[in-house]
Amino acid sequence: MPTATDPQLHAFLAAFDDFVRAAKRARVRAAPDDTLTLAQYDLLAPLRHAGDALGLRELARAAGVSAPTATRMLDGLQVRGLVTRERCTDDRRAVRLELTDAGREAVADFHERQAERRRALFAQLEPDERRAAARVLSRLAEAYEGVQG
Amino acid sequence: MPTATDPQLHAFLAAFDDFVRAAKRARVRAAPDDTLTLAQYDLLAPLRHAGDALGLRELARAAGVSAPTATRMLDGLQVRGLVTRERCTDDRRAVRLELTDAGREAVADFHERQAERRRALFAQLEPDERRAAARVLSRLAEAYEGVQG
DNA sequence: TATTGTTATACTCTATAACTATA
DNA sequence: TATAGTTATAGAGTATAACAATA
Repeated sequence: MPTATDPQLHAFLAAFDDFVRAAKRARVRAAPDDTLTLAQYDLLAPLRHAGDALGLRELARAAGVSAPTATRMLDGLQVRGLVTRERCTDDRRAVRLELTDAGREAVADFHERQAERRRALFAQLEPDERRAAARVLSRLAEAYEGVQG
Repeated sequence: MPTATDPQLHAFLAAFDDFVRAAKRARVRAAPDDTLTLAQYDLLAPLRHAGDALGLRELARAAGVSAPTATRMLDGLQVRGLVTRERCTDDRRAVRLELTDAGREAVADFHERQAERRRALFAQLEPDERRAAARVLSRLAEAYEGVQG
C-alpha cells in the first residue's frame, strides 16, 4: 500500500505530470496541420473500421460527449462533406452516420500523423524501455476503469 | 529502428491509444466535482508555487494558450475572485497575476483530486510495474520534446 | 521598433433542459 | 413509457488581427 510520502509514488506523480504536459504541448504544436480537431477525430474514429454505419448515440458515447454535442459537431462535419447522415429505414428514430471518401481520408490522415508522432516517441526509447512501455500504458488504461473519477 | 510491422511497436501504439482514451473518460467523469476546469487549472497552476507574481504571457506560454485566450480566461477568474491582476510598477506594460486565498484553495483542491486519482492508479500496479511506470512516463515526456509535432 | 497586454471578431466544444418523432 | 435524435440556450476555450501603452 503506497503512502503519501512513498518516494516511488512521488516519482510516479512527477513523471505523470511531466508526461501529460509534454503531450499537451505536442498536441498544440501539431494541431495547425490537421484537417480535423482532436475532438472531431475522437468522434469520427469509430466509423473508420465500422462495416455498418453507426448511430449518433454510439458515437457520442465512444467520444465521451453528450448527444447534443455530437449533433452539433456532426452538423458541421456534414456541411464540410466529411460525413453523411441518413434516416435508418428499420428504426426511423435513428440516424446512420457514415464517412464520405473525404471524411475517410481526413480520419486516416489524422490517425497517421498521430501514429507517426507516437512512433517517433517509441524510437527514442531504449529496448528495455520499449518492452516496459506497452505494458505500463496498457496496465494504466486498465487501472483507470477501476477508479471512480 | 522500429518498422511499421514491428509487433512491439504495434503493442505500444494500441496501449497508448487505450491509455489516452481511458484518461479522457476518467477526466470527464471527474470534471463535475471540480471548481476549476482543466484549462483553468493548467493556466493557474504555475502561480501555486511562484514566490513572485507572474506575467500574463508567462502563464499563457506554460499553459500552451495564446495571450488573448489567457486574458479572457483571467477575466472570468478575476470576476470570480480567484486571481488578482495588478499593473507592474517597474514595467508598466506588464501585469502581475496572483492567486487570492480562494484561488489558492481552488488550485490546491484540483491538484489534490488529480493526485488522488493518480495515486489510485499507482496502487493498482504490481511492484515491478510501479518501478517501470515512473521511468516510462518520464522517458516519454523527454521524448516528446525531441519530436517536431 | 519591440514588447506587454487588451479588444474585436469568429468559431469550436461543451452541457442541461425541453422538444419531436418513433417504438 | 422509453428511446433516438434535435433545438434552444448558455457558457467556456480557442485563435488571428488590430490596437494601445510602454519600453
